[in-house]
Amino acid sequence: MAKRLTTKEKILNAAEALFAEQGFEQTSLRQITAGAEVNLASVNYHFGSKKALIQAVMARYLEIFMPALERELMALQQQQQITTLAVFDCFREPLRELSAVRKHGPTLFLSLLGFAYAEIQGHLRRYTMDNFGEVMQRLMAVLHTANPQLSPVDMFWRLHFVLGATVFAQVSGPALREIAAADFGERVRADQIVDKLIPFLAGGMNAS
Amino acid sequence: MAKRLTTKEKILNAAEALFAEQGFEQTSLRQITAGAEVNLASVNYHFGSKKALIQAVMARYLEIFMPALERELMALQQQQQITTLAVFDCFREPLRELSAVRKHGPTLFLSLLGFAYAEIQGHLRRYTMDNFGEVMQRLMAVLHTANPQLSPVDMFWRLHFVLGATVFAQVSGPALREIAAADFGERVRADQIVDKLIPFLAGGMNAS
DNA sequence: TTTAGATTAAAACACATGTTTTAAATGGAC
DNA sequence: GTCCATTTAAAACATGTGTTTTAATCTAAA
Repeated sequence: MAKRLTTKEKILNAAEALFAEQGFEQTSLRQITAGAEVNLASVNYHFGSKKALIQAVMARYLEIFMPALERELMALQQQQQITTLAVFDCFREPLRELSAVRKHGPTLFLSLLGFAYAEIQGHLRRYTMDNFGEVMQRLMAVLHTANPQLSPVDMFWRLHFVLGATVFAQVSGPALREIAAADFGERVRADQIVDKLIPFLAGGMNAS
Repeated sequence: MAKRLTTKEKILNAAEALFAEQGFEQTSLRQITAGAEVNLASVNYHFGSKKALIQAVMARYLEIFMPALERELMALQQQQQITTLAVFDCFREPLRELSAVRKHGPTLFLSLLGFAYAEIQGHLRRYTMDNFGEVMQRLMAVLHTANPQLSPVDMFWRLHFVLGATVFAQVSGPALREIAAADFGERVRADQIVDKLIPFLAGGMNAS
C-alpha cells in the first residue's frame, strides 16, 4: 500500500521529528524542508507560518490524546477508591494509543510537549488550556479526590512540579538514557521512562 | 559608599537579570548592553564571546554555592540518621548565602540554573560536572545512605526527575506565581517556592 | 486538448543576531 | 605635561532566520 505522502504530511513528519529532538526554536524551516525533501516556501504555503506549523504538529497528537485522557479520567471517577497512582496511570493508555498516528508517537508526543512548555511557555499553555480546559479541570478534580488533605493551591503547585519532572525527563531523555547505559549498564527504552517516572510523581504528590 | 561599577560588572549584572528572566538564547547582547548602558562591543572585549559571558555569570554563583553545598553535605554525613528530607534541606543554607553576591541571588541563581539545563543542555552540564564533580558524587552518596533500598540506577533517574521539577519550577516560577495569586488568592514569594518544592521532591525520592 | 487553479521551485527580502574592525577617548606612569 | 596601554565608541561584517514574491509546473475538470 504505502500511498505516496502529500507535501503537507511530509512536512509534518519531518517537523515533528526535528522538533522532538532539538526543540521548536532550535529547528529552522530550512532543516525541516531539507528533511522532508520539499521546497522551503511550501511550509508557509501550506501552514502560513512556523507558529502555525508547530500548532499543527501538536494538534495531531492532542486531538487524540486529550479525549482519550478524559475518557480514562471519567472511568476512574466511577471507582470507589481513587489513589494518586491510579490517576497517573490514566495517562498510560492514552499515550499508548498515540502509536496509531505514528510509530514512536508516545515518545515523540511527550518530547514535543516538553519543549512546548520549556520554550514557548505562554503560547502553547494557552492553546492547551483553551481547547482542553475541561480535561484539565477534571484532572484537578480527580487528584483532589485522591488527595483530599491537600489544599487546592498546594495541589496546583505540585501538579506543576509533576509537569516539570515529566517534561524534563522527556527532553533530557536521550542523553540520560545514554548516561544510564554507560554508567550503570542499564539499557532503558524510551517508553520505559514513564514506568520509572509515575511512582516518583505519585510519591511526590502524596508527600505530607 | 556605592563605588562606581566597572563596565565588566555592569555587564554581568544586566546579563544575569535578563538571562534569569528570558533565558540565555532569548537574550541578545544588544539587550544586555542597552540594560547595562554600555557599548555593544564591550561584551566581546571583556568576555570574548556570549558563551564566555554566560559562564562568567554562572561562575559568580557556582563558586560560592558549590563549596557551601559540599560543606553542608559533609556535615550531614557526620550524622547518624540521614533522611531524604535532610539531604534536600542541605540546599537551603547555600542558597541563602547567595544573597551576599546579589540582592535576589538565590532566586536568580535557580532561574539561571533552570535555563542552563533547559536550553544548552550539554554546555553547562559538562561545565558543572567538570568543576564540581566531587560535590555531585557526594550528593549521590548521601542520597544513597538515605535511601539504601533504591538501586543506583533508579536513584540516578529519580535525581534527574528532581532536577527537572526544580528547574521547571524556577523557570515557570513567575508565571505560576501569577496564576496562583489570581486563581487562589495566594501570594507566594519567589523564595517560598523552594519550601513547597522540597517536600514534594523528598516524597518522590522516597516512593516505593 | 485546453485551460484555470493549485502547487512547487527559486530567488530575493527584511531583519536580527554574534562578532570584528577601526577609530576615538581615557587614565595612570614617568 | 607626555606617552602608551587600556578601554570605549561607532560602524560594518558575515551569517542565519522567517517570510514574500515571482515564475514555472503540475493537475484535473471542461
